[in-house]
Amino acid sequence: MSNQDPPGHSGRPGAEGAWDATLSRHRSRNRERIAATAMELIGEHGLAHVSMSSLAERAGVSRATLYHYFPDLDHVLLAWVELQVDRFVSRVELLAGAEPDPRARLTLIIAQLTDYFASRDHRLGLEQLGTLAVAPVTARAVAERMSPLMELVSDCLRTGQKMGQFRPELDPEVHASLILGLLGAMRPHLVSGRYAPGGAARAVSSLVLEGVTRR
Amino acid sequence: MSNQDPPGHSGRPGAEGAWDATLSRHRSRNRERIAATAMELIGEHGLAHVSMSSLAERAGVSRATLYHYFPDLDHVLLAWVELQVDRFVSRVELLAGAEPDPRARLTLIIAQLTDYFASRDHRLGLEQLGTLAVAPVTARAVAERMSPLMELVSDCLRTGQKMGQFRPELDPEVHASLILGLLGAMRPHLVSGRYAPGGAARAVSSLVLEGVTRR
DNA sequence: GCGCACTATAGACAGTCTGTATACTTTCTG
DNA sequence: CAGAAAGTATACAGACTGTCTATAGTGCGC
Repeated sequence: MSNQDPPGHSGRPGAEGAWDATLSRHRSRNRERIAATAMELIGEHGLAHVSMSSLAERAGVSRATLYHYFPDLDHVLLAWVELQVDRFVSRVELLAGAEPDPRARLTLIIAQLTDYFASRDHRLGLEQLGTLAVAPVTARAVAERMSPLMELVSDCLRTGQKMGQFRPELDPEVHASLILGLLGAMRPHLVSGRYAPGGAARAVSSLVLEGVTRR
Repeated sequence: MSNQDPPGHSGRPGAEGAWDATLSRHRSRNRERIAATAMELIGEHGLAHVSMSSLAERAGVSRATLYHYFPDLDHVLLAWVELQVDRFVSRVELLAGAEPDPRARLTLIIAQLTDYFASRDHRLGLEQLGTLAVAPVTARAVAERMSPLMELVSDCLRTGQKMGQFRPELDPEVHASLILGLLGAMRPHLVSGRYAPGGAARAVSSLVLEGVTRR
């Protein structure tokens, strides 16, 4: 899937055409920087109060340039989600790729996600974007970009089921989103410092593992 | 706590002064109708694409009148959350008030929340408002309005701990928000029809109860 | 029955934001 | 160096915001 949108702005978030030209390193770095700036702003003022204009100003780029990079604000979010998910998934795959035991794998994924949430205190959690803030088209597109992360978890659950460790009756997809929801709910407590990342990871892991384990 | 804002618009979401005049039945019904309309619109287009103007139009009210009721869109959401939480909490208290057993109480609350989410398919889940969509002040105010719901759950957990049924080491407040987060994550699956409310409630209950029960 | 306070509305205002377009300058690349 | 791509300035119509003033409708006590 294309990581970028053509400057011509192919259209709605869900279905951008592949842009076969290779983007310069500079351009893609700029895209990333702008997206990160957008998330900073959103964290400060809330999505509803962030404009393309203020983003252009904060990112130190002209408004015209901004529209060169993204057709609208929704696409900025989309790019950000895609970036974060890609990065996160490849990191976890690096760490947990060799781990055959589903329980250990799941624990590791949860620990990594907790770390992720805890380290980006003032930034935003991935999970908070698939919501009612943006247009439904965008929400669907966000969900789609999230799917590699979902699959990371649901695959793990499926393997556990096949190996007889996890309950056969649970739906791996549904449970995967429950686990991510759980982590999202934990985020405020991580950010506030009420829970240390380690403690949070343990709490979520134990909740999840006990709910998932075959008795 | 005041359910309304004075027409003079006292200021920021967090701290509106008490407005001691009694509001006419008509006025408070109108407020409610407008808030519900706002949520409809947000569900259709996403918060970022809903304006006071479009809300006025859809609600069949002039823009000036809208500004008479609410100082801005954030306050509309706030009013809606307060209404829903009040309604939900009093309903659960009616149903579960007499139930002394924490496990049964928790199960009932979860079932009620699942029903709530399932019945309002195209509307919005309560949980999706405490996010990055609105200004941080508003987000805090929303969290505050959510607290009766939170307390419903955390009280239940505390009682269970005192009675020795639930693990003493878990933090009731944190766990309460985890449970609500879990329910929020279940909502899309309820809406999509993938899970029947009963099944969802059972899935969440079992996940929660097993994670919570003292071994 | 009358006036008064409250409520609703209309219309206007300056200011901001959007998305688009055109045309100019800078920077990269072959 | 020439041509392409990226970035910029500027302008535009249309929409939205929040505020204001003035006007019309409503319910209530006296």
